Amino acid sequence: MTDSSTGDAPGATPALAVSTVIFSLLPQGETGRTALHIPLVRRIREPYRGLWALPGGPLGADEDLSDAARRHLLDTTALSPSYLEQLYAFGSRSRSAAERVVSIVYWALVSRENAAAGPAAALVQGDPNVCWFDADDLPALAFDHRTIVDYALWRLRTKMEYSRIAGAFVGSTFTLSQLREVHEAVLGRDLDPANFRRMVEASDAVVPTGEYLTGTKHRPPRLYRYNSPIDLDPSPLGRS
Amino acid sequence: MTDSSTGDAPGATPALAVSTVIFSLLPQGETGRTALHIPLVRRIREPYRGLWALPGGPLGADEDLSDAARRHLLDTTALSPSYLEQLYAFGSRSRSAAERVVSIVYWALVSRENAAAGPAAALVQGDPNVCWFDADDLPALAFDHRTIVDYALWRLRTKMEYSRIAGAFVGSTFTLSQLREVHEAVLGRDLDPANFRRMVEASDAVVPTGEYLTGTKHRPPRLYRYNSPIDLDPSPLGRS
DNA sequence: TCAAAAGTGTTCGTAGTACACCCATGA
DNA sequence: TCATGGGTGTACTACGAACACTTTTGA
Repeated sequence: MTDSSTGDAPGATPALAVSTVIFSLLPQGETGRTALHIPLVRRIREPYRGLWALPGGPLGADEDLSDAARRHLLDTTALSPSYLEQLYAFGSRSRSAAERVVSIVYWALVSRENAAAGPAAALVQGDPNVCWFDADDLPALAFDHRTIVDYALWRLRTKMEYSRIAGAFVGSTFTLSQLREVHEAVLGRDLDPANFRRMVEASDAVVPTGEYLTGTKHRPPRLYRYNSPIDLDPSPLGRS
Repeated sequence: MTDSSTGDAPGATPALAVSTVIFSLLPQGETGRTALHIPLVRRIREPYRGLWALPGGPLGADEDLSDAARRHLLDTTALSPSYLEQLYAFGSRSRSAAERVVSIVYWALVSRENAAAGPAAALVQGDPNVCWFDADDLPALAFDHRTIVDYALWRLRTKMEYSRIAGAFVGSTFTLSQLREVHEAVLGRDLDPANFRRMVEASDAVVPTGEYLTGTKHRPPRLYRYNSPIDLDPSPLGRS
């Protein structure tokens, strides 16, 4: 997986790898509340054999960076991301005692719809070396992956406050309560429903579909959709 | 410099380079107003021979990423940065028609003090292949370096609004007018002196030294200093 | 009729903006 | 004394937080 040990000539250019921090909202084991989860893979080789690590691997010679991230994501979770963004390039000499590896790390969001409906659960449960963990209750990680995950978490929570990435977790239509629950699960605190509604409506990011969600045991809430698709690859190239 | 063409085996791991977008405030040629400037180096090899490019080069086998950026900065400008931050890793296959290169790009700020006092001006004027350009009036650049510079500019201007990086451009003590002029030069618009003063004082980032700047032909302004040094390397590792 | 969530209205404190005005110095 | 920037005061606006209140459904 990431940071695999292959031969290295002295003075050679450092090896290049791409890893991804994948986020999805899943019901927490004990409380049942939805919480942020991250899939990790168990290392089957030294160093750090037996420890959990981020999914990733070497960059293909004819592969764009984000494509490599997408490929590892598909291999690990059998899912396509609703959002994918570069996080940081980690290249300190001290991050691995073995071979020198520069890891370009991405972070990805996977929607509830995909995570629930797709073959991900089966695939993951069938493979004892892949497992989803509560982002706030992680096991010991290999290399500097704990630092990386913490940084990705900080980035996700920070960006949630000013961008529309929450939409990457919900389906094509959704109620404002569902959207608010996404924010609450990610930020880890409750939000005022009234103020959240006004904040979202004022942003003009969302429009009512005219439909209502039925089957609840209370007043049926309006369904909304985003008025423009979320930018799937917010790289600097698509900026100006 | 960056993206140099060395041999590549088919299917080999892509080459790794480190480049830096270096910013400094220098008086503009015509108007004399201080404006953002960037040093560029002229390519002496194909591809893009004769065009201007960002300073950079391959990553040393035993060198941290930021150290490589610092080294290229020193080679190009003979200066040490007052601020250095990773910008983005550019690795698209299409960015160079020749060899596949992944460039990890940093952006750096060089203070007025250093830029004026140091041997930079002489060094740069002595070498016809290194030149400072107005950031808003750049020549044609090699590779995707124009995209990279535009992104770095966007990042600098965005970060200027909520962080203390302006301090990287001024000396150890400074007047609030000097600090405001830094903001104005970077953002490209005038700011209200009264409101700027209150904004800075409210942030508690700055404390008066008790000294005054004399020699002006008006009321002598107070001198300030930052109450804590600017974080020189704001990498994710120093976050939590 | 009651519980529960949807949805609306109102108030308050803070932060940014515009701009009037006084202060201290050199010329 | 005047010009010039240093520095203070004040009113207006926008926006988020807190919270009371009405509405609409299922049970």
